[in-house]
Amino acid sequence: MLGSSRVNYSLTFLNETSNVEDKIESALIMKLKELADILGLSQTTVSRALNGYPEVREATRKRVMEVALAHNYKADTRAKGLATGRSMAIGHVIPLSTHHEMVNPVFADFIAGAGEIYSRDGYDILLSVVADVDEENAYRKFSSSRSIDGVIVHGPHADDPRIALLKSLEIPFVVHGRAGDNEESYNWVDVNNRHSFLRATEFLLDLGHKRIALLNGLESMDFARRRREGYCAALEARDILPDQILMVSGEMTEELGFRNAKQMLAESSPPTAFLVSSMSMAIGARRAIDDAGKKMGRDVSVVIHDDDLSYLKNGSDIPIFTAARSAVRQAGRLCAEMLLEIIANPDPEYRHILLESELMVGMSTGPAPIQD
Amino acid sequence: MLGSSRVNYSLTFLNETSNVEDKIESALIMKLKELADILGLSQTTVSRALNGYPEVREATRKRVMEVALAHNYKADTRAKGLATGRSMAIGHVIPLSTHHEMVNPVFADFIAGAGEIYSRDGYDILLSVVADVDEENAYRKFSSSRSIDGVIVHGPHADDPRIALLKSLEIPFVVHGRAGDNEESYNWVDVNNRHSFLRATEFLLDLGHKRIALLNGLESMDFARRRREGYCAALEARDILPDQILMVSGEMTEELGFRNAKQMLAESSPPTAFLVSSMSMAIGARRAIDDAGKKMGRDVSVVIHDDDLSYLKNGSDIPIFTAARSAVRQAGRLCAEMLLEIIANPDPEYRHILLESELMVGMSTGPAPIQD
DNA sequence: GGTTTTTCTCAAAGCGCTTTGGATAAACGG
DNA sequence: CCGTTTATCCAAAGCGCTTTGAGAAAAACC
Repeated sequence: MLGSSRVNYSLTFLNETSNVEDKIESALIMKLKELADILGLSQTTVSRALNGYPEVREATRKRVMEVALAHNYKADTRAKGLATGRSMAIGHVIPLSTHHEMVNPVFADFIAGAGEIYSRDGYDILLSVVADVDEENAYRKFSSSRSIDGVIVHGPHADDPRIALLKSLEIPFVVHGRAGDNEESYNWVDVNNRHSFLRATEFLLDLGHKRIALLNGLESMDFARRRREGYCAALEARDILPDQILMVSGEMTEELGFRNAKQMLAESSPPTAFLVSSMSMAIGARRAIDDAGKKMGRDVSVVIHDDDLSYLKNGSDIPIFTAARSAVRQAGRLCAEMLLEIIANPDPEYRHILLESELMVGMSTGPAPIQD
Repeated sequence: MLGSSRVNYSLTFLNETSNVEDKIESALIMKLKELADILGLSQTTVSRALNGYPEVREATRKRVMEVALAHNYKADTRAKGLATGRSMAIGHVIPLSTHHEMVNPVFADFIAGAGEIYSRDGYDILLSVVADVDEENAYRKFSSSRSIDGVIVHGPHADDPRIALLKSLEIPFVVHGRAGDNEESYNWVDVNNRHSFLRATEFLLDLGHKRIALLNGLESMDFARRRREGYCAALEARDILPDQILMVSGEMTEELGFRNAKQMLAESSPPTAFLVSSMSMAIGARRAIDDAGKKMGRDVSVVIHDDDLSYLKNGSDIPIFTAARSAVRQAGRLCAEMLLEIIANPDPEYRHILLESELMVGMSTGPAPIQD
């Protein structure tokens, strides 16, 4: 049957009353009224049956459910949202930088984790891709167009203005990460980046390394700042003065990992170990180590932060890189759970989850080579 | 001012009529009626002014626009969607495999590209993350709940049932890739994978390589099947019989790239070149080559398909890997453009875009080593 | 049997927008 | 100066759903 004739068919039905079931069968999308007509019930009853209200007999509800399923009925989200005030969607904004071409690789896994939870509760994700300069506008639009029930804030930096904005807009939100110091006044899920890097640095120090380089993410990002703090704190605790030459921050790409590592290895007193903020950056660093004719794990040690991305797994058995691991997918799940919980049950208390990373010793680390 | 007092303020306004402007100022979300009241116009006129209808004087329109902006007015998407029948959102479904943990890494870049186009036209992305087994249901739900105006189909495999389904649901859709043979009967944007891999294989053959291995994606995927076809065709054109031992297909992870390359290199007659379907897989292959004590570009050549992912760039100047490049982000843009075009201007003709990859010679290829 | 409860069902009023069909005021022509 | 057009603006209906306030039917009570 052709699409167009099918549509006509459904229109025909609306003007007639006989032979209802047969005609309905072929309608492309069914409305509540049509379903009610088929069932010989009122719209109210059908709606109540479907939404689990107690005022309807179990037998009736069962029948309604079955017929609805058979006809593939589903309420129009817009109408439902309009009537209930909920839109059953969570907003995520991905800013596209105007300066560089980077798309956050962590995003896919995070969304996968969050999505698991959302779909369990019938929520969808409303994704808005905007130039970073008008990211705030995206939230304003979410708010004033009432298209979402809550949002997740990605990649916060120090004193991120989005937080104040979302508060003023009174949108439920959870931050993936933290934004500077005022961390009591909003909901967040974060990795203990400071502690994670402190411990990783100590691990390298314990292996005898003295010249430890830090290949970090952009320090405008809160997580990167915290990682550096942990790194510096560990060094200072052993009376080692952090060396600016061994600290670099930037986009966490393979390319930059390569370039920066290469440059450092060419110094007169090169590092014997690298602490690297991401897997892709570490792959670049490894390439630089190879290029310098050195062997990772023997001449140069590498410890990374591993987000446990599904397509860049850090080995299956023994980790390729010694790593502080914290699965971003799990963070996605936790953020989603927290947000849905807040939406379902708003109360004045702020929720926080601080995740500890897991140190996994792999093949990329070894004792510091003997100095000559 | 506290949030709660602000809400009260806005409620107060609704019951009074005096001093309208002052009070409106503090309402959290403004409705059309309120905006009309402020302006001293009817809702109709305001709506027309905002939506660019000609029946309103330019001066009036300008005034309406300004006041709307000042008060950050935006139409409720749900109400607007209900009234217009459009929902200004495009559906994307990401299936989460129940068998393995893989999240498609290409997805982030694709979305970024598509998002650029969407946001230009005021569209959002409605993302549904579902277990792959009920992916079809997700489309059904999109359709019957009328929450999207069109969808993009990701990662098609041979005779993908989603295509027939979407046709029957009469949802405008564009496929990123193709699904088997019936390619005239739907809209798609695809890379010429067959030709791309044929050419890449020829390139290696021209360098004197005879034992060329193929590390491919899952052959249930259409793109992987086409790549193998191109590879085999090139070999057969030079009277080389494709060797099953040198062909492997699977998830395109670093880990599998490593494992499969390692195994092949341990064969009695190992390959002198690899053709690899993705960057992450190639990174694994490279690791295997290093582990085998060989040098990429000298002992073993590698050619990859490069999606030009923003966080795994294939070098900036000279490519790390010799590659057939086709930016997935650009594919995202093209898919989005095509889809919006179809939605805006539905006609019976199907649209197709076949992209040719660009062969970029990098440092990973060289003449075949002399046999002994 | 009549009255009260309990159970089930319904009609109608919104939710916030667009859009149709008219009304009003301004401009025009004779 | 009056009828006619044209430029503006408006009231009200409708989009498909939820939900309130009530009514009918069935069951329970005295």
